Amino acid sequence: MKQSPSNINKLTNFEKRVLEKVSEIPRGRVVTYKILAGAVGRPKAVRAVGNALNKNLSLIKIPCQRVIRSDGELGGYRLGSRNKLRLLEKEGIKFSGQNKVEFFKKFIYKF
DNA sequence: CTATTGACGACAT
DNA sequence: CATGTCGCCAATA
Repeated sequence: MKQSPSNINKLTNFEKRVLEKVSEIPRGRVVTYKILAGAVGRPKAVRAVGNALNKNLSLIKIPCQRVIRSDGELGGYRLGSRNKLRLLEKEGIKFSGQNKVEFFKKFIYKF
């Protein structure tokens, strides 16, 4: 069998570590890209972490919608931030009123 | 090796 | 609050 050369998702070590960590986040909880970066031992590789999540083709299995920005914004999502929002709402995280950063604090998951 | 690309963050304006 | 800028970093071309 010819296994498509550059098709199959080949994840680097770093990317795997990131996705693996994300899998630990429980339903209804979130972490920031920054926290995640620190959790994989690369506290400054925040942007790289985001790029890694972008390679998550198993959105069903890996809940990367639970990774948001430090400024309280949702951040990106492969299938559109609109979907990200919905998924989070389904988990009981529906933004209401006040300061965004403050709001999300009560949902932050500690690795 | 160099340049570019981003689901980011912190800070200045 | 809305931009812009700069720093960071892994992956890619």
